[in-house]
Amino acid sequence: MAESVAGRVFSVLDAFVDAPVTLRLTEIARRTGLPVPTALRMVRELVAWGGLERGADGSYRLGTRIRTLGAAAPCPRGLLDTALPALRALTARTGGHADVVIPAGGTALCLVTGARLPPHATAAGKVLLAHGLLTVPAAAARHTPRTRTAPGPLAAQLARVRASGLAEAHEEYHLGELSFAAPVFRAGTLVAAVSLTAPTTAHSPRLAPAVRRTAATVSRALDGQG
Amino acid sequence: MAESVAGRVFSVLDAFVDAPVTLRLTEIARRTGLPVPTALRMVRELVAWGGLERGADGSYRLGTRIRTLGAAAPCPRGLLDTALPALRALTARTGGHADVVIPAGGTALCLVTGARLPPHATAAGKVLLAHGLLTVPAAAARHTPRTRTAPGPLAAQLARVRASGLAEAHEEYHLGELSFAAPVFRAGTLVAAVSLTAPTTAHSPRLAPAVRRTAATVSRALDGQG
DNA sequence: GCCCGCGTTTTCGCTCAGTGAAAGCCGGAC
DNA sequence: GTCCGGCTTTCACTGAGCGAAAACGCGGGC
Repeated sequence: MAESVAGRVFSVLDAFVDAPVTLRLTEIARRTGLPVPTALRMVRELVAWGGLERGADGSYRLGTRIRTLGAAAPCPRGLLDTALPALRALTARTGGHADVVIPAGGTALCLVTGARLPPHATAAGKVLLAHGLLTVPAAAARHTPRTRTAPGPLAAQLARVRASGLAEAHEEYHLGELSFAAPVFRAGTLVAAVSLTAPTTAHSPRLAPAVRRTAATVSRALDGQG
Repeated sequence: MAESVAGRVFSVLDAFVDAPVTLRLTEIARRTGLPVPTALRMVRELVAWGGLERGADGSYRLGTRIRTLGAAAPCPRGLLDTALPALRALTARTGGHADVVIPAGGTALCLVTGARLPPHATAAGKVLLAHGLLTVPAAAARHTPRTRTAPGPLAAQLARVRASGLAEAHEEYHLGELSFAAPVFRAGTLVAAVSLTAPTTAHSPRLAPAVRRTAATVSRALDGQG
């Protein structure tokens, strides 16, 4: 991938995913494996364009141009718009927090709240993992005593998720919180997950089918709009 | 700008701003001024990276990688996270739609909805204009009979916005809709605007102070977190 | 003051990645 | 069948990009 000018530019941008918000030139060179002068040239072009910004201290951060483009990217915007009514209905019916979640930068990104979730410890993350849209992080963090980090049981659970079309997580991310998630398809391929988070005191047998139905509704709406 | 490989890549991406969601190769070449084979090569590299996606019909759209990066862009993400509670409270109290708006790509970008607003016809846009974060577009479009397009009155209004710390727009963008906006500062410099949009039937005297208070709350929250 | 070390920036000659006109290909209209 | 428009491939030329090395700038130790 790094064997063309374009590839080098991309790798510089990629260096900012899963990284501190600001990076110094040397750090960018290290992360991309590029020689420092080369990294400098890439970075300069990016700054001139607006894809990167240079801080007062000389460090670099992602710039407004990237943000503009990200906001113009159609799929998730359309996805959120399409999903919102169904999500609101789900919230109203269950009282939990409903969200639609996509893979982004190695983590699960909630489109409504903008939060990033650890894939292995949340229901939505497990849906995305189960279908290969995310991969289990090398060091899967243990967020609570109930977080599953061992590869074996996790893989078995993912197989069940694939088979059943439903994922759940009981206090694996935050204590006192459970979540359900179901896959959303566009034109037959998985693009996101609908997730519902609620206190563990909620009556869970009623939640799972509701999440599944909502995900199906969103999928149908996506296909309906071409 | 188009005189380097990187510049060409960027111009391809820029072609998708203010454009239909999908573009065909020929259209990209036309918009960028690139020869078709060159455009094809750029586009292919972008697709390989994930910055563009190719639709079933052969057309191109912005891809997930761009979205990932946009979500990783630090300032607005943090901004949105910090502002959300206050925005929700504002919505709850007034019934209107509350948003936080930043300058991006020459227009006002709503972080919650992702919508782009014309600077001169919306309250949030006027706040950003008044403080020089945006400039009045060369051809200021007239969206409704009440849109102000004449430079003189507009400049006077911007001066008032600066002085009062509050902007408003009455049916200047959409009929039946009014909006208020107030500036958000981080470390003393203006970074965004809080805006509230409501039907003209809303009781406006109560809205303006609420917007002002919300903006102040967000500013304080931003400064509190370093 | 001086020197050292680290990060950043500039220089410069080589070379191969990128270029784009032209030709080929495919599919749809007539 | 022929034409036409858009997409893709070919190919020989060339200058944009490369990166080792050198220069610069700055803080910190002494």
